[in-house]
Amino acid sequence: MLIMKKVRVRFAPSPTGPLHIGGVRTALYNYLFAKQNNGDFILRIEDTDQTRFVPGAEEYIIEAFQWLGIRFDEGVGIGGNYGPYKQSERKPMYKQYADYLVDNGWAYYAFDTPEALEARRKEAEAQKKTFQYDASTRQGLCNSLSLSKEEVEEKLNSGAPYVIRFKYPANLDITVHDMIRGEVKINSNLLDDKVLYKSDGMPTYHLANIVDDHTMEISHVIRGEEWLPSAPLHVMLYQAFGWEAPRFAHLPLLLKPDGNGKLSKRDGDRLGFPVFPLQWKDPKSGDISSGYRESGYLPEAVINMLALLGWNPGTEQELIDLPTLVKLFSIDNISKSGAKFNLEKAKWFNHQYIQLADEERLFTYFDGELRKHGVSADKEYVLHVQRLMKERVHFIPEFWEQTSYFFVAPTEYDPQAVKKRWKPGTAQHLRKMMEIIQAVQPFDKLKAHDAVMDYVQGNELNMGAVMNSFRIALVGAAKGPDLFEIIAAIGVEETARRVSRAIETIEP
RNA sequence: GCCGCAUUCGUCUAGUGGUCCAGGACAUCAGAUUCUCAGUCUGAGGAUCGCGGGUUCGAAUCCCGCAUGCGGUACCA
Repeated sequence: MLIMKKVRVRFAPSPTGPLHIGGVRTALYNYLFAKQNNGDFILRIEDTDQTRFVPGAEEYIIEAFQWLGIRFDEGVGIGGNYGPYKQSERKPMYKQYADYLVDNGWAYYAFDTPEALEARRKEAEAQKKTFQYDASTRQGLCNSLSLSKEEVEEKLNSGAPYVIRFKYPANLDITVHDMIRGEVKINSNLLDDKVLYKSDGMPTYHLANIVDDHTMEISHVIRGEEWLPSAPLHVMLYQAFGWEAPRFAHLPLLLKPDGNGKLSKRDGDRLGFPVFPLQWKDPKSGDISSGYRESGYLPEAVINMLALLGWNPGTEQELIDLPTLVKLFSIDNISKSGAKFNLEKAKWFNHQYIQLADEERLFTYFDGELRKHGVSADKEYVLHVQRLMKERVHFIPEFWEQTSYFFVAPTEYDPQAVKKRWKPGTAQHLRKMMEIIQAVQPFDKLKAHDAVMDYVQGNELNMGAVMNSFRIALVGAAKGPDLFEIIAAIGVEETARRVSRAIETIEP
């Protein structure tokens, strides 16, 4: 009988800044895989590089997933039986594992100074070669393999700084089994003896990662493709420890929309779309990078869009909510090549989800936008405008941008529209139309419409010209829903005021 | 440079040897709705499947080579 290990996956970001959407997608895939298999989804913070720590980054990560509705079962901020979940807090436990590797011939102490190594690299570069710390060069460097036992003892006892490096066996073919890419093979002679343990007493990513994944009983490692080149090291490490390795899946990268290359921090503001889930203010420079939340995206739209960037359900369905994604997700359907982020498609997704959202939720967003602009209005009225206008809204801020004239009179009139639609005689027609509309008692949008039509036809006027100039008076531009809907909403009195004001402003 | 991964409409993708002179979505264009804009609906154009060799009766699908792109090559993750 096959006994399946419980599925446990982790998302393990480094708190070096805001979480980028590529990272969000990686987390999402981990989450979907975990939930589909009734597994655990863990948040681990990989902060072994103390020099790159950025204050606020950890809090940012937690808040981002809260906004997205992706919940962790265990980890930083939640707790669990495998803690602590922050590598800096696990510092004391790594040394013994590094020592184990040294004691068993899988690793060695190296005393080379950064300057000495830099010199070797430069030297090799001058000869158009690449310096590699490996089986062919170890003996010529300063380490416990080249030095005598006594010399090593003495250095260690005198407190000389040292690192611990992995000792690759020479000429060994290492195979990584990847769930997305199949078998990836590489020969150990091409690999560098990676530092596992730094001179500051912290493990590097490689050691900490393997130790933590093992002790946290991680069953599957789903991470970005940038880790594929170091996967052979990880495979070797599991072997060295005699541990069963988790299954690996290396995800394709998210590419920038123009040209090629990995999507980076700067692309967002350069190309006009967010690269981060939440807005981020750099604590040092004070620079602000935009976020999906602040730009008016709905979290479920972001999730849907991200899920489909590199994966598909195998059917033609595109609108898929989180619970359904959990059901449909499969690693087999993850693509192998990088995907370019597409702003237009993201916009389309957001529009779809705004149409799908229920009235109360949209009201919360709408009301929030109104407040931002110093407007407070009766809820029933706001809901009325919402029903009238929501299908035109792609992003939350448009709840104000597209509807402001329902709440405040226009103060400016789009010059292009005026030029095209405001002719000599327009003012006269508008006054006449206003009289006709006011004569409809009580006001009724259909009756008003018919009355205006009669006037227009009776005087052989151009419907388009008359209606559009009227629209300019009410809206300030050539846009918006049915004119009589607008009149019904803002009221006949306000309509009259706006008509007078337009005439005064445009024809002083 | 070296190593690894990838390569189907502008973009995201379907496709696992014949039903594919390649299907869907976004975008584009046209028509319809209309006082305007948006939305919606209908339709159209758009990929000789990176290139070159094989294997096979038959290849987008399998194999080899090349090209291009990306990733890695740190006491960063």
